[in-house]
Parts: sequence; structure tokens; C-alpha cells
Amino acid sequence: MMSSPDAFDETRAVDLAYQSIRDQILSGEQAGGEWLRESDLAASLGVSRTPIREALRRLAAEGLVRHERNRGAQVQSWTFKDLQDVYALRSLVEPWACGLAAAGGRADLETLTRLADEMDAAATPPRPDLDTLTDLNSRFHDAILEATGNDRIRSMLASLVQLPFVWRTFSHYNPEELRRSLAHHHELVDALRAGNQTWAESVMRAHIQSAWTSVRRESGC
Amino acid sequence: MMSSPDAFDETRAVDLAYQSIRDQILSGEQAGGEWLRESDLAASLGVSRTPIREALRRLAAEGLVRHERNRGAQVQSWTFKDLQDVYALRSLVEPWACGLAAAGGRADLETLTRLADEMDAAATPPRPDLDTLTDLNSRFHDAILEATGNDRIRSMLASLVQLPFVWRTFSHYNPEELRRSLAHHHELVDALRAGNQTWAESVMRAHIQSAWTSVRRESGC
DNA sequence: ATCTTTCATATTGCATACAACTCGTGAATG
DNA sequence: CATTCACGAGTTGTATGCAATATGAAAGAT
Repeated sequence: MMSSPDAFDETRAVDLAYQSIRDQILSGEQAGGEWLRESDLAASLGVSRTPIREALRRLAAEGLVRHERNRGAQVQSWTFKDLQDVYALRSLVEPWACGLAAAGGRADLETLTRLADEMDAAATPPRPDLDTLTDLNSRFHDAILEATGNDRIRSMLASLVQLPFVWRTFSHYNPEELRRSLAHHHELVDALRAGNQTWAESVMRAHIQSAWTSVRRESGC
Repeated sequence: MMSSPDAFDETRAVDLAYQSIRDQILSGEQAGGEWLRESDLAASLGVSRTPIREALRRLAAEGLVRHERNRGAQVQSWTFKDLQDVYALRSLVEPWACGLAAAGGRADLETLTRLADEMDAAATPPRPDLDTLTDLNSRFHDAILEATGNDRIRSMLASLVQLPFVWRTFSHYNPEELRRSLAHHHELVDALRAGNQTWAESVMRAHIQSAWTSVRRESGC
């Protein structure tokens, strides 16, 4: 699951540990609140505690695990308020970034188009492939952020989107919502191609608000 | 310099290392691009390489140092574009957060008033005390973010404001700009007390744009 | 002379051993 | 019976030794 962005070298013990633990968390294999014992992880991955510790600290910095002094790390557990906070921030920053990308005219329209098409394909099989959709979706959004030329936005939002990951946003969509979400992506490409800042910003805002509505409904709050 | 937020325990080697290295960077003692050798730091702080490594990784996650595989860590060096990116993001997020705080009405007005007054005091001596001003300022801004109730905003912006730290924003102000900046703080408290979202948001935006103008002028760009 | 190869050195990456700390358990005490 | 204290098992924190990797300079080939 979750293709590895080549910055990681599987032969390195730290990266192996980081990815493995991260996948366990994002896949829901490890429930929130679960303790992550260094010895256990080290034994199960066949490395020593040293790289495990480093991986855990990295994950703590990203907010995926909670670190307690002299007690260890546990999988971060999320509340509805966390989701609320994340979507509030995303719906402020990401539309703005999208507008910036449109105004700058540096977006990689070929890649964006390809990603949007691939998402269409991943959605059509008898059963939509949620893992692939999630992966393509995050790459689509990241490609837009990249086009802003402001790398700080990317790293800031990167840690934000991990929570929706855990909640598996796409599994909350009904067929019509999924179709609408995919349509938004194509509309975003058009807005970027037109270089229309307001249009791009508005579509992205609608896109996120729409997602938030689905997530909120499914959260039962 | 830089009062320690009690989350740190000076008896712990990691925290000692983290704070020490961080202070060296923020104070400008270590120039950008300088290599941070684990052995050197370990020897100079009287601890082993293990906690040094952990501190360096933490600083890397916060963007203060740059880590290169199998080569080590060097002090992150900043360009004008980095400053530009940071201020662009701050002037989007922080005014919004300030408006949120005003609408929420949960701001700790006593503390904010006290901080603003203390900054006035720190600015009046023959020579303004820039270190104290910087410290009080970051606490003032953080107190506003806290009032939003959205903890993610705080941690997000925390990593952003470190760069202006390095650039020692206050040393760029001329006397009139300093006076205006302090006046903004008092006006922010009034806007928050009035619960006026638009007012609070606007003052904060003006506050940041004003700072950006000073910084840009002094950067010679 | 210039380019390539080899090797010494410095540095990080990882494994392991030991120290310090946390917390539950149970005995001792009021 | 309730409370406190002490202790021991389990876990994290730190130190140290060794392996792997990168860099630069010297030697050799073209």
C-alpha cells in the first residue's frame, strides 16, 4: 500500500521502520491509543531499537504518534474536533494555494490531467479501488501545491492530510459524491489552464467543503 | 535568552542538546550552511552522540537544520524567497486565526494586555531590549492562536515564525515602526474584547504586512 | 597534463550493553 | 481496612563499539 516516494531507501533500517510503522497506523492495523513498544517493533522488523526510536520520533513530529516521556509512544487517537480543525485549516489554505497556482501558471497540466483520468478509471471497476484512489488523490492535491512554488505550504499541509487518511475519506462517499469529487478535479485542471485565480480557488473550496460534509455525516456528529 | 517552556527538562540529555543547538542557531552563533558534527556537539555538551542525534533530527523536522544522508546535518540557510513564502502564509493564516479568536470570545484578555504593556516597557529604555521584545511578541501571538481552540494552527505556525526569529525582525524596525507595532497589539486586544471578527482580522493583517514591509526593506530586495 | 583508481580518514548508521525511570504488586504499618 | 512504602519487572534513555559510507588526496594510466 501507499507507494514509496523515492526519497526513501528500503535498505536503510530507519526508512524501513518508518514506512512500516506508518503503514500500520494509516491502514488502521494499529488502533488509536495502542502502545508502540520499541523492543516489539525492533524484533518484528529485524532491526535494533536505534532506528525504531528514530522512526518513532519522526512520526511523533508528524503527529501520527504521541510520545510520553519515559513511557514510550502510542498511536495518536483522533477526535471529531481534530477532524473539524483540520478541515477548517485546509479549507482556508488549500483554496488559496490553488488560486496562487492558477495565477502563477506553472501547474503541470499534463500530470494533473493524467491523475484525474486515472482516478476516473480507479473509480469505475465493480468495486472502486479505494487505496488507489486515495493515493492518486493525494498526488493530485500535492501537484497543485507544488505549482505554487511555496514549498512551505506543501510540508505544512502534508501533516494535515494524514488525519483524513486515517479516516479513509473516500470510503465515506456515496456514488454520486464520488462522481462529483472526480468532476471537481477535472474542473480544477480547467481553471488552472485558464489561469483564473478566482475560479480555481472557488472550485477547491467547494471540493473541500463537499468532502467535509460527507465526512461529518459519516462521523455521526 | 529564550525562556524555556517547562516542557523541557534540563536534566535530560536530549532536551539539553536540543535547546543548546537551537539557541546557537537562533542567536546566529552558527552561520547558515555550517556543518553540525555529532562528535563535536557531543564533546562540547558532555553527552554521547545518541541524544545529539535525536536533537538534530528534531531540529530537522522543524526546518532549522538540513539533514543529508550519511553526511550529517548543517544549519539551514535561508533565502529571501523563504522569507517571502513565510510571510505570505502568515498573512493568510494568522489574521484568519485572529478573527476566529475574536468571534470565539475565549481570548485571555488579561494576559494579552499584560504582554502588550510589558512590550511597551521593554521598548522604552535607552536601548530597546530586543531579546525581551522578541520573546514577549511570540508569546502574545501564541496567546491569540491559543484562543482559537484549534491547536493545529499553533503547531503549524510555530515552525513558521522561527525564520523571522533568525532574521531578528525587531532589529529592522525604526522607532516609528516599533511604536506602530506596539500600538497594533493594543488595538488587537480591543478588537478581541469587542468580539469583532472583521476588526481583529484586519488589524492582524495590517500588523503582519507592516512587519513584512520593514523586513523587505532591510533585506535589500 | 589530465583523468581514473585506490586507499586513508572522517563521519554517520546501526547494534548492543547498561543506567534510569515508571508502575503495578504486595507486604508492612497505622 | 486503608495507606504507605519498598521492591521488582518491564520499558525507555544514554553510552559505546563497530560497520558502512562519503570525501579528498595521492598514485598510476593514458
